[in-house]
Amino acid sequence: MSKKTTIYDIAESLGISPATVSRSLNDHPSISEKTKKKVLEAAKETGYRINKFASNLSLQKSNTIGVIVPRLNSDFMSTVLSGIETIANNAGYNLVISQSLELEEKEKFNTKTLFESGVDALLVSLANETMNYDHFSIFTDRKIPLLFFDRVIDLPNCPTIIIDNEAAGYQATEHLIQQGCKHVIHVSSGLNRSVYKLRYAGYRKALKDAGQNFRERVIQVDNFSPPETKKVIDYIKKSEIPIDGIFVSSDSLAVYIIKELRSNGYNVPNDIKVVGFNNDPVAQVITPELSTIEYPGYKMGKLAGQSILSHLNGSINIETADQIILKHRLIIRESSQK
Amino acid sequence: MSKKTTIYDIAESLGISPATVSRSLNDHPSISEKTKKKVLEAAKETGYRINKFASNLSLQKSNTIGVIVPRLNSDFMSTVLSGIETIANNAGYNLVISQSLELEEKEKFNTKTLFESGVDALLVSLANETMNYDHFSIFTDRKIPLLFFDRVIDLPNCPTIIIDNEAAGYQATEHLIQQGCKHVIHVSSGLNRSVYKLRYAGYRKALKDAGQNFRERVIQVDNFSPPETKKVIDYIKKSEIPIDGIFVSSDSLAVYIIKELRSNGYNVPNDIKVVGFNNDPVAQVITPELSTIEYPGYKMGKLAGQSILSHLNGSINIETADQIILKHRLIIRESSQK
DNA sequence: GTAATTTATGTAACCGGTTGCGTAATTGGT
DNA sequence: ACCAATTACGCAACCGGTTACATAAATTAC
Repeated sequence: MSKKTTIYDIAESLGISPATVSRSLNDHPSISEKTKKKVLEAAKETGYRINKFASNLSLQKSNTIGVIVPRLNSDFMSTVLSGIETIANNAGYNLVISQSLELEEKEKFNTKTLFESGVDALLVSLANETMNYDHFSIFTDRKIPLLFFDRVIDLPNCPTIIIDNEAAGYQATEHLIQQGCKHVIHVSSGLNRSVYKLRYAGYRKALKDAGQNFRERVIQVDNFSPPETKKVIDYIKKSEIPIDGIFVSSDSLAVYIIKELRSNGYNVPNDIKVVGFNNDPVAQVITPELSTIEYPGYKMGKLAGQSILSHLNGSINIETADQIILKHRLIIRESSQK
Repeated sequence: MSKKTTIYDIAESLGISPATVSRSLNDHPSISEKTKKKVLEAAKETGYRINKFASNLSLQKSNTIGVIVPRLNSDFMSTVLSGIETIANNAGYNLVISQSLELEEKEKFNTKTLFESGVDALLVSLANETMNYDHFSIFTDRKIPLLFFDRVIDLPNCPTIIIDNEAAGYQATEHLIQQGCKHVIHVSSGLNRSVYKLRYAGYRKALKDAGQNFRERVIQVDNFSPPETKKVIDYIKKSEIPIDGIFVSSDSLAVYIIKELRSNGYNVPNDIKVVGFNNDPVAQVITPELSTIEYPGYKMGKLAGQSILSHLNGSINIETADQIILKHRLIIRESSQK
């Protein structure tokens, strides 16, 4: 395999034209079986490999799908990505994945980079920081399929895949109230993204329906990493009214909170009950096991992949913007049971 | 932005040649500042965007790095990927990520796909199943940089990034013995990959050095998912000699084992001490906290990215195969303390 | 046996940048 | 004012497939 062979090399060695070689390799109907066979053999012998650069240029498509996520290393997101990859891979598409790290600037940069690199479609879960969505217009203007999942925004002709976050927030809170909690607080990251805003809305609605709306209290953390736990614990310790329930918008933070509560002498669930979000694997291995909202990440990824593929195949009219809402489920475990 | 503008459009509108436009856009030294300015302005006004397909074809490079990992959705791997992405993104490279799902066939397929799509370099962490490595020759034959990390194989001119798995296995086992364990078993996935083989070797060596080599026993699990826990628990229950120490090659499995042990009435660490591997976040939130080997995944990812970039930039001679060994560290927590 | 079809292949333009080489234009030296 | 050295830019080939259209060859029709 010293130097690469091209369709021109094959054409010359077989005494036919490059066009015929190209058509043979693509199984074009107007080429005789005999010729196709000859070409295929020659291709195999010479170790011919298609030059995608040339093919992409000619066809103006790359068989590549771009993905922008806030971060790769979260249980939920890597599970979603795994689902997307599975679908894309089976369909022969490559996946270009990049992280925004929750920064609007980086999301903009990645959007532009992926556009220029010629992805056939883009899947996005928005950064927390992002307030302006103009950077996506290079995709929407040119009718390049653009889909949002989890952290979504409603743009014309862009499908979204979500769960009913408000209902989930409502159920989590309602459950805590039903378990006897009188002062449930909510721990969330910034409320810029609709996922968090809606969970918060659900939380408030549940309190209101229970006649506790004056007790609404949300603790905003910068992110779901361990150091943020302190803010929550401090609030609880200083609170004049005794906090007896916490609805956390993330399992990973919820488990740190539980751990910290316990080492501060609180009994979970007897003193304080906790419900998380996502149903990360960790929820089942900590003590006490964490009640949470099941969020079907793998399924979301597969659906995102399938949805975008059907747009690319034209089997769905690109103008038909659709919204897919996946089922969530409250999972009651030890951390919230009286 | 109706139709896309090309360098030909700009050339025509400015009355200059496409070559000059191209050179201006690339800040070529032999173009006057005046002309460059004109071109840049025209480019901005018309919303010109480079066509990477054409550029790639001409330059025979894609500014893209391929990655093949066993699976995306593991704490460790997604952390490594996060590190790779950070480096690649900062250097203006795209990352095409695919999963082998531990299958040799899929790894072969992905290798071929990534080759054909023209990645400038390939980073691989091998599938458990892979026994034959010929599929990588399309890369090595053409001197396309190929690097292995974590699950590596020694191929000519391919850098590898690893930790000293044998030493880590030794230390984990030695620690258990020092804590008084008399019958330490090892839980590992298939021993095909060197990471696992070496940890096992370290385990055996530690036993041998302690004069316990006749007690060596490894439990092989198919993967590190919860259902595999049963095999381990069953073994321990049925064992005639009382097992009092477990060295597990994965934190995620170790925590399930601990959980299952506890619900079977064993006290960890008093009855059985456990050491895991990786230092996943979960290790710090379970009860008891899990002793483990710290495996610097993010750093490994960054180094993999940097190493491959320096190969691409030619700052390292491609012929100089190198091996980077990262520092690991035994972290002693509750699960292994007497 | 000749015209009308059908089938198989070739021609050449196109996708949109990149770059070696040649040349015109500008600057400099004396 | 004349020749040399720079500097700035254009020409044209090239990267390697793809495909509309034209054409030659093989079949079928009558």
